Amino acid sequence: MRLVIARCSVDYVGRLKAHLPLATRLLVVKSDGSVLVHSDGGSYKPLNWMSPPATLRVLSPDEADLEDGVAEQWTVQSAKTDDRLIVNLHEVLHDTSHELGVDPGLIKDGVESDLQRLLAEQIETLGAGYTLIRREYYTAIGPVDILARDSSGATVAIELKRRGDIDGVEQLTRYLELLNRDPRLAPVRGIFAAQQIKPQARVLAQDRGIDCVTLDYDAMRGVDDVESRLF
Amino acid sequence: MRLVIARCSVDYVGRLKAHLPLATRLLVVKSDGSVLVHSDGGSYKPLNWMSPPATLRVLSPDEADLEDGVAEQWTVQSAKTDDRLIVNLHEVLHDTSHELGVDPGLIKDGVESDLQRLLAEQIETLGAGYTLIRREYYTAIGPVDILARDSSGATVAIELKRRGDIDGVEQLTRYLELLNRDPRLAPVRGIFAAQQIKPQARVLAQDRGIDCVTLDYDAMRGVDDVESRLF
DNA sequence: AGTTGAATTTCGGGG
DNA sequence: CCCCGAAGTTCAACT
Repeated sequence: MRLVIARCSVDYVGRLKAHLPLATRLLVVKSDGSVLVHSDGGSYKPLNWMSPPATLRVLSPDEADLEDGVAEQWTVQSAKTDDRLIVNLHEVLHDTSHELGVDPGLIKDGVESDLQRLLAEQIETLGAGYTLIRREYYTAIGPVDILARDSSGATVAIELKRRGDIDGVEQLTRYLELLNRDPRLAPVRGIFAAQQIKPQARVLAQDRGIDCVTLDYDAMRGVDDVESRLF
Repeated sequence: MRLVIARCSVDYVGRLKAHLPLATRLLVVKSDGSVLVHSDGGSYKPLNWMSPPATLRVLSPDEADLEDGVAEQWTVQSAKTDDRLIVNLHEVLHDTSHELGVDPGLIKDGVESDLQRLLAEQIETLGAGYTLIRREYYTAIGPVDILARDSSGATVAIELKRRGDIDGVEQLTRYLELLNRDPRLAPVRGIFAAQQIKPQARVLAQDRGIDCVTLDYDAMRGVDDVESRLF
């Protein structure tokens, strides 16, 4: 990995065109040829970048560029697409290289699949007498997150989201439409379950007779922990 | 901006939990307190990070951490949420600071609004005799990208995307439902126009009687350029 | 400030 | 390999 601090301008040509005027920035060149252009602010997204695999070629600037004060020109060419990043370096303030090795990668906990597993294990969170039919119930238009039965024996389709948005309600509506054509399942009720549900999504769900349930992941994990400890 | 290369492990606690085992990585500390943790690979997204505004506190490791070889511990606390990033530095291989100043920011060309402008200017791309009614035709549920008339005088609602996905078809469907209630406009036909249309979106669109059109941005821009030069 | 929709999205999983 | 959906999405525009 190479770290360069330089006064530079940057042009990107590819899926769109973009330009960065002359300013001092951090350039990160990774060993797979990818390049990140960062300013001293904003969040994790670079101002501009080239995705790997890519190759960096260093060119001597032509006469016109020299007159503009360009000391060195980088052409970062994507290996797979014709995207190209051109960096005009006017002044290099720092330039170091470092051996990092391969990274073991990130371990996550608390994503949607965890939520789904927990809700399937603790299906009675939705009400007494609920029983699980199965997770990832496959239909022609995609898998229903959880299919269950309520205490009266009626089928319930559950759509699970971390953040409940209008799209999720649309998705569940399509599933319900399809499931209700199956006489072995019909009538199928819908439950929209999420850690947080947007007001608009809630209104749309109610309008379509879909119940909304907000889930407390920490509490569910807590129950899970207790169960793990006890048994 | 501070650049640190260190052998470190990282833990994130916030909207989810995540852990990075001990390895050598780049740590970027920006002046707004945000921190990026990058490996020497992958694309522009860091392995982990803290969004600004945030504050970095350096702690002396406790006894247990010292035994594990932790030389220094960083706690990066988000100012707005209770998200927290903890970096255990075992060995610092590089540590420099740099003054970058404020960045003038990125200038883009070729995003959806450009496509919309081009299609509105070249509405006959959709067929001979098409005329523009207006761009951004406002309705109660949001603006229709383009409203036009075909050669027979019938109203056409056009939804424009760079990448045509199922969501766009749903969106256009909602617009059509609403527009067709207006007797001055009805009957309104739908066209789903995008640079690329996903097969599933195409099927759904056809099922609902919506025409699909793929757009060639470069060609449209070319026509635009020629027109600009001629007139 | 909250909401909505796009993104050079990136990333991961499943067929 | 492509396709699809989730993301600590981020980002910008608009209400």
